[in-house]
Amino acid sequence: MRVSKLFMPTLREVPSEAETVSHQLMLRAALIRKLASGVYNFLPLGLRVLRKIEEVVRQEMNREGAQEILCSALLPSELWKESGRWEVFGPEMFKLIDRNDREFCLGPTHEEIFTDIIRNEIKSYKDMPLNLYQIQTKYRDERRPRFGVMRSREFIMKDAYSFDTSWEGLDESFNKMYRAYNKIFERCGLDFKAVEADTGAMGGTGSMEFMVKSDIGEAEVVFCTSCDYAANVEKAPTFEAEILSSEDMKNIEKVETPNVRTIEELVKFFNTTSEKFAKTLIYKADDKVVAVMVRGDRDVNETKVINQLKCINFEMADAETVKRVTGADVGFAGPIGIKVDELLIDYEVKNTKNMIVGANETGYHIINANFGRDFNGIVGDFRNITQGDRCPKCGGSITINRGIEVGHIFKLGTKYSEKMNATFVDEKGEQKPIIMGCYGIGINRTMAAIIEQNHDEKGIIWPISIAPYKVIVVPVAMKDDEQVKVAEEIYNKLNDMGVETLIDDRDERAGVKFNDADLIGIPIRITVGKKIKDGIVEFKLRNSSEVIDIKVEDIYNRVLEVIKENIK
RNA sequence: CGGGGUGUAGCACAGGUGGUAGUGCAUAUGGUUCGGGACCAUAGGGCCGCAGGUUCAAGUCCUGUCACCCCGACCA
Repeated sequence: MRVSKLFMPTLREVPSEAETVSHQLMLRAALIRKLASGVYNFLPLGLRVLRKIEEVVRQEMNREGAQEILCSALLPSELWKESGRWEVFGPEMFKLIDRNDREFCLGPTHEEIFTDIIRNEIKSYKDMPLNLYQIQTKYRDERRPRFGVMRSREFIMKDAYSFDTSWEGLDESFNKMYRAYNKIFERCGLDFKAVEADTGAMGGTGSMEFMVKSDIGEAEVVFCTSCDYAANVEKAPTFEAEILSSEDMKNIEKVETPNVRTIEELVKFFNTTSEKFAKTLIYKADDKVVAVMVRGDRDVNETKVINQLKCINFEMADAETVKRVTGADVGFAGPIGIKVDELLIDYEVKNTKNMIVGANETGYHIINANFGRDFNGIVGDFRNITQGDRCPKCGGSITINRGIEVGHIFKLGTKYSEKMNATFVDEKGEQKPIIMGCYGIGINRTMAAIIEQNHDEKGIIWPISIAPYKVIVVPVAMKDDEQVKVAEEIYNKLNDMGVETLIDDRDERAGVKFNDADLIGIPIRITVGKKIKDGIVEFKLRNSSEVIDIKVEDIYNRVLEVIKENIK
């Protein structure tokens, strides 16, 4: 492709709408343009990269025996009502109505559809195992689209679904996908880690997320510094520690604390540390109101609470509800005399003596409150693991980093097959539910993650495996006939060899061409300049500052070598 | 959905106390340049997000509304 003809409107300045590096560079390098919040168009270079990533995914999925199909993105409501998720997804689903008043949605995911396909066609254990996948556009009306393509409302996802006759078979299908995912993200040049994850509303028995380490990641991941344990903080358990203080229970006492509400204010007011406090947070869980107690310096782990309550809807209670159950303004909730359906108490609160809690009376707190004597409830692990906690696996010390979730693999089990009656007949002639797994990769997000991890101040540094073009030939002076002639020769020959190559034949100054080449991140640059008189051109890799003089005739092997080294 | 912020030329932004809109980059033309985003000259380009209101007069003040961004909440 000739750069003079390429639709590549690069931007010199950083668009003000973009905050993160990948978002800025995707805009600047003319990969994408925004249409609406969380909705993007892909320009030629962006599309090429997207297709490259898809191709890597496709190859590795096929290698593990998965078969590609393509479902519609426009889905009738019936299947969703059957599984119960028409309501569960709620406002996150783009719903629409056809001219005959029938309800549809734009697919946010496809468990129901794949289950439906299978139940209509598969009747016997002989038809399994089976793994079907698609690479297709998904729609989710996110509450808050973020960081460009990182969290958008329309995005491309590879979703695969496995169907097995036994739990052992599911394990095998799952392991195949685990293997495929590792290869895929390796080939994409990502520094990533597979971590244990919560199964969430999807249900099921096990799941792993593939996390790319990045400060802009929306997930927090726990890593053990001494063993291989890694998990989403949502998932990572904390354990009941020994009694934290041996002091005796003191007498309970009500203390006036006018306008002192937050833990910070309380710490100042009582002149103590936040470990001495227990905060009581009020939530609405489906039709119940529940309170959760954790130590003042801890965060409630909502996933753990949801799993305990087995509820679907879960949110912080509004001020009015708080008033109703506590009888006080927000900021004075406590366990004693609170009118909630459930009171959940974290281990640490149970094991700390003489805590300071809200009095359920505006302007008052209670000191020397003790579990068992003064209040009771369901005790368990309801807080986030934090720095200073021990590794759940080996007891070593942990670190917590942010990560971008680029892939997620799930053992679904029979959740959907039972609800939707997807069964098969086994060897003994018995009817059984099909055992399922599901496996997703966010293609657009993977693209953004690659840029987050592969860039410098000049622009993107694409790994060769997914670069939109592998080589860019830059004739320095378009007025120099010899430079142009040789550049054209190199360009034509490389393309004939099957190497995707650009030639920057624009009548621009060298600086402009170099800067654009760096911005769009082409891995190999061949500069044809003055030294062409001696049959020499320059060979430069985007990820290195080294410029090598090389004879024209040696270029071709050199390019092939570099490509071979970088693509397994 | 709560909190904060921004809407002025393709992009980035400036426009005290109201007086009919500007800068840089980009674009077009001519010239000089030509190996890391050149310089000079000239030119084009604006429902100042939208709708009301106050006023002789609104980019500027008031009200409403929409869009976008950020934090939080939320999210297979």
